[in-house]
Amino acid sequence: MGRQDGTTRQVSAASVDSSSAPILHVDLDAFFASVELLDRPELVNVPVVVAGKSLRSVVTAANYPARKFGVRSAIPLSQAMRLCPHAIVLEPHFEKYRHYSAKVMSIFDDVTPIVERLGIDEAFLDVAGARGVFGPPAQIAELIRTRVFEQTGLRCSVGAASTKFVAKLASGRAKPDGLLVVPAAETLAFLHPLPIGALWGVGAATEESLRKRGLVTVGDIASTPLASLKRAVGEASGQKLHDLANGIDPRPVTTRAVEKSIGHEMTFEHDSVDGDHLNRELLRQATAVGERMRAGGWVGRTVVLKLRYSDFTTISRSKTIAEPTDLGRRIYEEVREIHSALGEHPPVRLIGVRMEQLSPSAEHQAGLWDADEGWREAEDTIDAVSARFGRGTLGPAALLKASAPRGDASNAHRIDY
DNA sequence: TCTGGGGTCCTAGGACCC
DNA sequence: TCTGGGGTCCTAGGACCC
Repeated sequence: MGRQDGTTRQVSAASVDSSSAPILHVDLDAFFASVELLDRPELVNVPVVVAGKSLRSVVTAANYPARKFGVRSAIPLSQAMRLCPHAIVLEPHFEKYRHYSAKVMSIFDDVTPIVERLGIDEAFLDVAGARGVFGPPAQIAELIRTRVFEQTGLRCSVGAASTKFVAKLASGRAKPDGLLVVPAAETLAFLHPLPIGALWGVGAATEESLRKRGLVTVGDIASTPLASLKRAVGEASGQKLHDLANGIDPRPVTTRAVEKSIGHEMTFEHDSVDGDHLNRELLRQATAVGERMRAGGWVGRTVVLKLRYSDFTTISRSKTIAEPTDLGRRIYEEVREIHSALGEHPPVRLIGVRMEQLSPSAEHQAGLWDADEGWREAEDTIDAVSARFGRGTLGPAALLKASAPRGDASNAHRIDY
């Protein structure tokens, strides 16, 4: 049907036997932009770009009219405006996106318990066990697409295949607003003509290195000996690429991946060499990280400082501490020490704090806290502080006030300061 | 008006242990 | 005494994804 561009993309649920394609990949179309347009229907046919206010921001999302001008996610806003000077720029509203995301994900949960979220606007569904109730996978896919639109006003695309990887490629091919079924027997015929960049894990760098070896299509990779592939891209990636190119992807749809790290980072409007300024930003981020860790019930052992200098070179310095912590104060002390050990350095464009080697905290095991509070508290801190004092301008006392936890006296030990 | 912010995974070298 | 080899942890950097 291809409601947005008039081409035929949708595969009729009746015309293809989808019984061998029980893994669905559902992807919301131009998600952030589409959510914004729910409130601005008059802009639906106008190029719209979602991006932050900063001069240094990049495109977070672009609707299809904007994409016709070559505007894509992740390109600098300045470049987007050169490509499409009359585009309307809207600021992102992440709270709203999370709200719609939750709504959509709950539609998935009604269909099958085996749902694997991928970021905010995508998910894999294993519907093998659902066919008794809802019919074959293609019919389930159409049911989902209908429900998502009726309950949210958003369009999504679905790929159905026998593996996660192929399902994801298929949803990409089905966009916008379509369904593509790739029965198991057609997997290789579907895969092999695709460019190598389509493979999961092949980005610009790997693509270039493989192209130099004369490899252009997925089929080329499939027929390359495993050993020479490994020599080209490394042991693990070589094996993975070879498998994917041959349609092999045994990864099951899993309901929940455990977090491995929690961090925040920020790019300054103007590069900074001011030590106090950098320290205040480190304190703000360390505090937010600590809040998220406590709310999620984690303690962490490795503190990472990330810096990007004005020439865009990026370094990281880490330290593993003996006693795992979830306290912003403690994280701040460590990251400050790491920073001062660096000595003099070029002006800083980006600064970030991350905690790694997470393990469940004792309090978490006692079952004290609500995991969903984490993001809200961290964002409250950043929003409140930024609103009152301006980004990166607060001192420790102001931060203490802004980040004091809500709640009762039993939470008193959570206060960092 | 060059390049966000949230992450994961892999590699490679050195320390250290057996 | 010119020199092994496996395993694990730590650190730094980079590719990649949404």
